[in-house]
Amino acid sequence: MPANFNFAEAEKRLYDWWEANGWFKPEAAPDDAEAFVISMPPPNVTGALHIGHALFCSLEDLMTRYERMRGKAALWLPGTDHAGIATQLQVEKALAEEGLTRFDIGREAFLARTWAWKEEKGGTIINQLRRIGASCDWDRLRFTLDDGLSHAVQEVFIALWEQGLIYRGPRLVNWSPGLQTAVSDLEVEHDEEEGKLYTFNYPLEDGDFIPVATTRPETILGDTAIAVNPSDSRYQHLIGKRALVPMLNRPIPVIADDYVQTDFGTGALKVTPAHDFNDYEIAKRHDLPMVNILNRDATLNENAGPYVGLDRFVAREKLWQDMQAAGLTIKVESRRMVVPRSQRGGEIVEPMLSYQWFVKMDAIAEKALRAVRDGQIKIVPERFEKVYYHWLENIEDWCISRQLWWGHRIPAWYRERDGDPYGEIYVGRSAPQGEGWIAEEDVLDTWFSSGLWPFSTLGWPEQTPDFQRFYPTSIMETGHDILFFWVARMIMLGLWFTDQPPFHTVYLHGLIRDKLGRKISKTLGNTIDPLDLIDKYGADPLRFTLITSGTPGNDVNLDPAKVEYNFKFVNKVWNITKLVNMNLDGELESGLPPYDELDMPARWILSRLNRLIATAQHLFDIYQYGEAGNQILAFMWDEFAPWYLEISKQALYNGTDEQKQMTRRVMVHTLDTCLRLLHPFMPFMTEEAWSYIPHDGPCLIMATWPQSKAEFINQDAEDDMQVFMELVRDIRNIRAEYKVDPSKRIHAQALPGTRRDLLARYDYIFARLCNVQQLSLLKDDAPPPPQAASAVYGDTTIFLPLEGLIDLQAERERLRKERASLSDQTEKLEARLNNEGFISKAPPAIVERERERLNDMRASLLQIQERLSALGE
RNA sequence: GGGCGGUUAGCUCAGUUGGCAGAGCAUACCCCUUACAAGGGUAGGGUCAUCCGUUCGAGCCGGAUACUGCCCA
Repeated sequence: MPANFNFAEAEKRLYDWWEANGWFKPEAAPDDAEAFVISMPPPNVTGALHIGHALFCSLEDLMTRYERMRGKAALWLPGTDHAGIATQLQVEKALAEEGLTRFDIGREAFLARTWAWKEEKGGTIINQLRRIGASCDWDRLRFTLDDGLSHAVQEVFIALWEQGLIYRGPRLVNWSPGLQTAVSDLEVEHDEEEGKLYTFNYPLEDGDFIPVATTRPETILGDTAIAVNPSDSRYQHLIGKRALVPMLNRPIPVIADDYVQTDFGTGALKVTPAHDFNDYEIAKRHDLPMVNILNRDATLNENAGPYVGLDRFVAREKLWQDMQAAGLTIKVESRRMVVPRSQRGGEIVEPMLSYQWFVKMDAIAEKALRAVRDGQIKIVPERFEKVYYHWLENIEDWCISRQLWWGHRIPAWYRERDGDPYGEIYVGRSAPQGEGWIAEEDVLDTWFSSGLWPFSTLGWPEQTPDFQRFYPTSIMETGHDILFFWVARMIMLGLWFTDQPPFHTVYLHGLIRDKLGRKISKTLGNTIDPLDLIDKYGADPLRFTLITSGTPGNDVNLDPAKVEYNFKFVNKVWNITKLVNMNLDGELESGLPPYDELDMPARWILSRLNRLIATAQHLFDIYQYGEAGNQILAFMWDEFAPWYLEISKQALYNGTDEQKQMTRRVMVHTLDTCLRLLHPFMPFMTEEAWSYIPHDGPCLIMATWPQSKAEFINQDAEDDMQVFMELVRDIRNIRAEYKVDPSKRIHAQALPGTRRDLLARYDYIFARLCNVQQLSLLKDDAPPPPQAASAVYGDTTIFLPLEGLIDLQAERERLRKERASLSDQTEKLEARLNNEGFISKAPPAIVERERERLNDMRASLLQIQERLSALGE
């Protein structure tokens, strides 16, 4: 067996081996196996793997491998998303380097380029997921623009149209001038920024003025009213008069509306319905005209009079200067204000009146609400259910049209009627008969197609065998940041079109941050490349770190030092395997020996092992994978390796054949179980290590998941082992404090108290673990050695006669310290046990345990007291 | 403005049926003992943000406060 796990070589080999054998496919399980299905949240097809992908990939692969080992037909269905805006941006950027825009080359050529881009970059992320160890069924790989999925999108659009749930209409939407498309509310971020508040005198027809403030002066050109609060005594006399839009002299009314806050700004509000969401609502209430002053690229249009053609920000300056010259301005103050920016490009988004396609959400959302309320769908962690409810209860119609080119084209055609170019609308699978129809140019929001993902990937709307077998899926694992964008929409569309919840559980993970808790960003320069980490340490440590560093729904502060630590854990497990492997001499009977043949250390480790399995199972059941991983690590590193394996060397090196066999079988069983538990976390090393110990079956990936067996839980063995662990630690501590050369073998004497037989039988433990070569058991009434340090556990004392090394003064100090801490604890315990309430109300097992602890402590205290007296205190 | 988190060792964080406060990194010391120096051993380090409550018992449950972050408007 190699000295180290050569991950660079093994990862590729094992992955290819698993895949070639079809173990990633649900067909590897028996035909009647229960299905377990995860639809992979499709990454952007042209993207590159970042640390967030590594997180979802680690978690989903863990879930998939775990369920596969539990005998389920596990299907993790992979795929990629065309990511309309993001991908189009990439291609437009490449074009810009050639000095071109998409409009220069036209729609057809642009799409050809985008497809070429997709072909070039499309494989990258998929191959990177393989490096993490993703055990997905690559034969079922899907892409949102595949024919099948496009067909599903078309069918859904047509169905919603026919059900009257899709409409085309004029509405105020968020407009991204750079992309020249509408974006949904969710795609706009609102951050507070330093800005300017402009205050000026709005001229009235009769020569009077009313002071008004705005953060966007250029919108003055689109004003259609001035609004004041009806109860505002300052302005009451102005209501009903007419104001004149500065520089344009367009007359507009002064109206009264409760929305206006008297204490904000000047208390008078200019109303620009075509470019402000609140003003839009006011205008609807008062039936005001809406004047759009912007072109699609955010230059001003013909409604802006002399400012036509200017960019929005240039126009802002120019108009203000002109108003200044006209004596209308009052002041400009800096002020913090909320600025809407595009989630993608970061540019400032403009509310703009335009014709878009919308989905009416009320009925669809209602179903989705009920599914979670009824418990048909569970969200982990639960607190996100509240967030989900709140969003769905206040949902607005969904703007699904985008003025992009890369995406699913809306299957609609227009024909002019009565002078309206959109007078007639046809929605269908192909162009309608007749003359004069013009195809809709817009494409659908990317999330419209991803909303169908759990079923469109399985062949829906066809009733394919896959759809029938694997739908609904099981768990939707994704980031909490796309709960609204994606999860809610999948639930809504899934319920609406398949009458079933698309999955029974939503598991939400957090965002990855750097070790200081800062957001990962290129500008901060704190990006963490998962591939670098994999190159350096292998995939297993990265996976284990990502899974164990966080809890569901919470952000993960990723510390590369932890990856390094877990790399050492991989090495540790490898070395454990090596020790086991090199002590396998010849044939080994499989399974465990009869229980009555097992010695105390064997019973102890099996008891601990079965507790571990039960704990891990419980943690898996409640989705606490991270804690499960930590527990497995702690068991292997802190119990199995330094205690059981060290003690086992006695039998392996010096034991009888029977003892050797017994120890080997326990050792192999324990390691085998640990490797199974660990496999979903670190598949590569565990698979490779497993091949070096006796095993059933061809591979660990298909091996069965361990079950805890209650008959192995043995409290007596654990209590006995506790004695040795405490005494060994004590003796090591004494040796370190007295600076005894670690290689020096010492002799010791014991007053064994009630543990004479136990100490006699397992005295070799002290030889193995703290270099106490010989332990003589004194008679109960024997006088203790004079020049000695002592280790105490209950009524058992071990004396280390360290001639010439013992400083009696120091030993007294050491014992006094121990006595102080012990008597402190004893007092607390006594108080507890003297408490009538505790005795009567606490569970008997707890009371009993506390009594035992108190007894042990009192015995220890007594020993220490006697020892101190002997030392002349 | 509303909602939801977080506050535990110097730093980053675990701690999910309430029952002896944990890990990694960092710090100090010792050791190349035949699985492992990518290791082993030992030690120091805590008013679990504050206050009130529930309970025999609270880091954990309830209520308030402070600071901090996120989401929604």
